[in-house]
Amino acid sequence: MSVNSTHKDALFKLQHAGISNTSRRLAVLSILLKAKKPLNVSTIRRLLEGKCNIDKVTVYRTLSLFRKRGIIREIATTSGANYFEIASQENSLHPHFSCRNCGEITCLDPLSFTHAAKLIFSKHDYSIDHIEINISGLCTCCRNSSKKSFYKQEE
Amino acid sequence: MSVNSTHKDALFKLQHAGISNTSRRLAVLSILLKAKKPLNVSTIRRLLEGKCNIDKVTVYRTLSLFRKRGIIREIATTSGANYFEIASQENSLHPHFSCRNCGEITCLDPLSFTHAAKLIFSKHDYSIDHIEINISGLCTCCRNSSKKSFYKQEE
DNA sequence: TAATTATTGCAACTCGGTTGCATTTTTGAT
DNA sequence: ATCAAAAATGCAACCGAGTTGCAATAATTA
Ligand SMILES: [Mn+2]
Ligand SMILES: [Mn+2]
Ligand SMILES: [Zn+2]
Ligand SMILES: [Zn+2]
Repeated sequence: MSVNSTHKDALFKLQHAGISNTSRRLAVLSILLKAKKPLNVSTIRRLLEGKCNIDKVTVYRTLSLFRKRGIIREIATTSGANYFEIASQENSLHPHFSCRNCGEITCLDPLSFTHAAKLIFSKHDYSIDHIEINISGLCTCCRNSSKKSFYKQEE
Repeated sequence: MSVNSTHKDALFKLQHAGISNTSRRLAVLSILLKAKKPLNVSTIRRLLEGKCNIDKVTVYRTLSLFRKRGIIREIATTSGANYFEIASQENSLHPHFSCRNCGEITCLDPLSFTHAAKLIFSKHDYSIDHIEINISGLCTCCRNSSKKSFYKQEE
């Protein structure tokens, strides 16, 4: 995919999500579109060096906005930093493999969820220590009471 | 389960894992054994208040040791703090639900992995935003080259 | 154009987690 | 019991991820 087509794709995505296309947002989104694997903020900033002057706060705010609008997915790790990847029909929900040694995160086949589980255990080249399934949303308690909101209110 | 039986259970677990049983380790392990859901470090420390003088560094080192010996599991979240729970045959690998509002983490049925997936989507009381499958271990690259180890060497 | 609103940068901060080092406790051999 | 070696703990200082308040700038809209 050429640089130009990535740029067009980013522009379209922003427009489609009703987000005004600023230089910073286009830059961040383009990085994620070109990425072959999930990226953390420090990596995003490194890839942005030279191309675009952008404060770290802006990167966080941009990613947060993208996530709320469903443009990107956030991936939890135990390493401290969260990772981000494009969320789209072409890049549907899939398992991730993260290496305990180098910390790199690889995307696994986006097969159907149940089908993926079987594959994870059989056909792979990784030595697996640990499998984690994290589901997030609203618990029944919090769904019923709109009052207490200790955590994240927005969305 | 009585306090005494929890204490005995903790003692047994330490002994079985070849970890010398100190007062701090027993205290931390007992907290996790009594817990009904995964706990983060700040919660563990709060539950420890009064019962046992323990530095935060010691809690982290203790949990790290437990994890390396397979006594506990570490659960990643996007919220910054990691969570910990007892890992045993009785408490086998299972999905987790984390509420976007209150941040609380609930353990879901430890059904077989593939079977669980179906249930997650159908029979539940949560409103689901996001499902995440994280698998960790060693990538092929890192398995073959024992040289470069940018991340976590130990285990 | 002028007023309004949205975006960005900067500084300062919070919080989770780590590291180095000195002190205390435990272990284990004599 | 005694003493030396090793392990566990606490303390302080630190690092990195992520957030908040606010002022400055850029983009919209009237
Ligand atoms: Mn992915
Ligand atoms: Mn659990
Ligand atoms: Zn690796
Ligand atoms: Zn909740």
